[in-house]
Amino acid sequence: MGRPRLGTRAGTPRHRARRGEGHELRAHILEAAEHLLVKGGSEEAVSIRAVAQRCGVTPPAIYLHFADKSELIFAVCQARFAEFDAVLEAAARGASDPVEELRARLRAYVTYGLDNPEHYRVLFMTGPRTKPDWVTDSDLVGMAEFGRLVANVERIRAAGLARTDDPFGTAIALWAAAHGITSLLLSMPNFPWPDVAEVVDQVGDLVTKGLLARD
Amino acid sequence: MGRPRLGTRAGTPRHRARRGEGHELRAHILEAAEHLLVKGGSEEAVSIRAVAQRCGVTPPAIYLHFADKSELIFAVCQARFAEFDAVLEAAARGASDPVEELRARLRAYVTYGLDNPEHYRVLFMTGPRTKPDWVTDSDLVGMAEFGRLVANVERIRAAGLARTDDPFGTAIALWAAAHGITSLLLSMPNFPWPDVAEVVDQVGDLVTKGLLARD
DNA sequence: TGTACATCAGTGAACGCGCGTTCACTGATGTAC
DNA sequence: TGTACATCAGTGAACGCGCGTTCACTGATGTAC
Repeated sequence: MGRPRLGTRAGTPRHRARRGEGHELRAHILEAAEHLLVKGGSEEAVSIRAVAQRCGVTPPAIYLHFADKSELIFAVCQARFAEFDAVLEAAARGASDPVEELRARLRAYVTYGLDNPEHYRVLFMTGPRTKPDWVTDSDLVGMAEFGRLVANVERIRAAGLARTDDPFGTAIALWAAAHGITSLLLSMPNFPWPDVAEVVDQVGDLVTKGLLARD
Repeated sequence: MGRPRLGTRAGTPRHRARRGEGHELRAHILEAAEHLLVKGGSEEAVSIRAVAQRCGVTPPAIYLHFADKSELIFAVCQARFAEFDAVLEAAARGASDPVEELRARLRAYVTYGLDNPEHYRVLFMTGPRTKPDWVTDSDLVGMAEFGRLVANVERIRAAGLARTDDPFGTAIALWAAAHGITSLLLSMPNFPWPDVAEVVDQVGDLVTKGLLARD
């Protein structure tokens, strides 16, 4: 009953891993960090000590699998990026034409952000995070998904629906809109928002019209 | 030489305030908190102890002027909101027609954010911050400025330039675009951005075209 | 089949740190009589 | 004009906390001979 004494590991008894099975703990650590991130809602809520406790292990054991805290946090994010990418692709696949695809992408983007606010925050709303040297933002930023967005814009142009001479720049503007509404909804919960779906559609309308407009 | 010992107040000698002059320290505290926020780049960098040290005062003295830390942070933000509002209004006043006014507002918005990244972060990118009970997001969010944006949209409609039956919703979408590009530029410094001014213009083009489009 | 040994996956205790906040106090300043 | 006193603007020391990280170690597991 009550939380265990400080420095104690959690109740869940953990059997020491066999020789080649150290990676089981690694997976367990990631899972624990993930949980704390979601529950705590911020990178700061994930502490080495808390992660260790959830794993039923002492803090130094973490360092057998991650060089330091930032490497751990980053590993969690990387897993999430893959998921984010997959979710958006799944949504896009259901669309019948490239414009509809773009709107599906937008809706899925916002939905994902609102459903996973803490992850979205870590992925897109924290600063130039202290992160392992061996990684650049290009890996981090979900470039894969961004590339698909650019391709989507190009398809719309190819279909003769939009006059844009710069799909890359246009994709940035579309991303800005999607990110903008997502992050505002997350950061400003007390703003007198109308219905969320309606707000998202309105953003979608504005940028879609802008994209399709023949000047 | 070197930083003073822990718990010591800074070198700057401070004369105890006279009877009615306690508010001088209050102002000094705000100034110090402001400085730390800018230098540290995040709310967490502003600690009671650091503020006290910068003021040449002991930590408990802070509590003579602010009930707790969140009240201090909030007071800093409030001052900034006023400034933000003023800057955007100044930019808007120079415009010749309502569409140009909208674009001026957008440009000024992004510029302010990029020039004051830490403030922008605190104002618009942090979560439902622990803040004093006596304040709602409506005060915090720069509602004054948002109201002017709605009015701007209404002027555009009144001029017969845009068909929108919901200026409030449209203003939200415009805000999302402005916020989106601003915060992405701040959060993702390593993304291969093209020229910043160009990016901002592209966002401006997209939403303006969307707003003015006759379907 | 038995045994010495290297290795792996951890432990336990401690390091030094900064944090927000509280508490009992002090000493200068102004005020009432 | 003098003096007792309330008040104001602080001080100094401590509270208990959680943090990331390091260090010397242990004990089970597998392997070579």
